[in-house]
Amino acid sequence: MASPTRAPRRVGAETSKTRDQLLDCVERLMLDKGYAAVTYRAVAARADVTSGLVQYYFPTLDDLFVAAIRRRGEQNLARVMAALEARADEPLRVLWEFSQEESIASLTTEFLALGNHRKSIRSEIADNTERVREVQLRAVEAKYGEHGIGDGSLSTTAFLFVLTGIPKLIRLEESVGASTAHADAMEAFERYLDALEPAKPAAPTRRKKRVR
Amino acid sequence: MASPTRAPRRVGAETSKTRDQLLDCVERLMLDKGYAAVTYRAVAARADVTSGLVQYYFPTLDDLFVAAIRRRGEQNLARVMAALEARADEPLRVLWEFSQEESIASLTTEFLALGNHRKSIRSEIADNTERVREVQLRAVEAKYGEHGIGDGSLSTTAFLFVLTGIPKLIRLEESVGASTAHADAMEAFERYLDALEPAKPAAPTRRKKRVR
DNA sequence: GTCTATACGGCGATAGAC
DNA sequence: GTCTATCGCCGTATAGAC
Repeated sequence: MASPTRAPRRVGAETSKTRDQLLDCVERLMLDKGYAAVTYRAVAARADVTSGLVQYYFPTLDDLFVAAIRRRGEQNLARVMAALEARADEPLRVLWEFSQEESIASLTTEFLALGNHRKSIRSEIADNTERVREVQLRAVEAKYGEHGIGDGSLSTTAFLFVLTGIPKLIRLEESVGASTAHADAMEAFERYLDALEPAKPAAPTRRKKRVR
Repeated sequence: MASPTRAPRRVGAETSKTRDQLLDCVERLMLDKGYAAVTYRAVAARADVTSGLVQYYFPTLDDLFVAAIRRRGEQNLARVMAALEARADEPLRVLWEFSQEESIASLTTEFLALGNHRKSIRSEIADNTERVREVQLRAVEAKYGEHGIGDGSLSTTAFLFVLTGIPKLIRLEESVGASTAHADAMEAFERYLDALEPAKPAAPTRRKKRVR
């Protein structure tokens, strides 16, 4: 039998160039003014089309947000995979830097907040989060093996959670005006990374001061 | 000259019992369905009053949210100060447990997301964040002194940021459906805390309320 | 000081016209 | 494939009743 509540609704093709441009406008709107500013009318105004056209491609706002999350998520996944491959000798540093990138962190935070109470968006974010986590884990284990990082007090999984989570947390608080402890925390992590992944891989000097 | 556009607007007294009950409804609504569900009409329906009355006490939604944040913030500050005083020998454990409390973490997260793009709400959250941070810092330094915690790789400020931030981050991700790494991270921190602040001997700790 | 009634424009969403 | 008309809910403002 057919789905009972699903009414046939005409929707624009996913390959449409217009559709892609609309998603660009959505991202710009979110970065500029937050997800609350993303309305059909606002997107339409920025793209210089009618709001009806936006709704033609994205029947509900949830559809719009899910599409934006998916596009950006796949894009980020590809980028982080490429970076991890290009700098396979320092995966931690790659992930640390990646987690701090302005646009990525901001959009991630924005999507996180958005999914907080938009049920239909949760699974999309969760899927993406888990997928990224797996890629990160594989790259790090390729270098550090199963025995873990540092003194072994943290599992690799937990370590990655903290490593990528701290910048997210900092950005979240920054967006709200708090700043205490941020510089301290960043600096401490950088020192820790210096110890784990020295700047120059060609010089395996053990004279580097160890910060446990 | 007088303010040009500001007309005198009548607002309900802050001592009103009705006002306090409305804020209770706001908190319950936020916990149940998120801040997006907080509308004049929804609050009014839950409190069984007219939406106009809600507006009488809180002329704009921002006023409503700011009032809710302030009330809850002062309440939490008082509670954490009391707990830190009662268990001055284990401030880290107190803060760790406090950061995990369901209602506190959820509301904090909700307010954080709310302030993300509600300008008028930011300073309220930032103020509260900094105030709590200072209380935490004082309590921890009272026990651990200026030299810091553990091996000294993290400043006390940075350590507290991570200690209280990780539970927040976990809850944020949980609310979105992700769960990888959470148990690992929690367990690792608990073990670390065990080392820093060993569980009390079998002294009759009658003050601690057993949950479940 | 408390509270109600009413009105306005913007919003998401739907159905259907070009 | 594109766009309009329309609906009901929203925040907000105001005037006035108790």
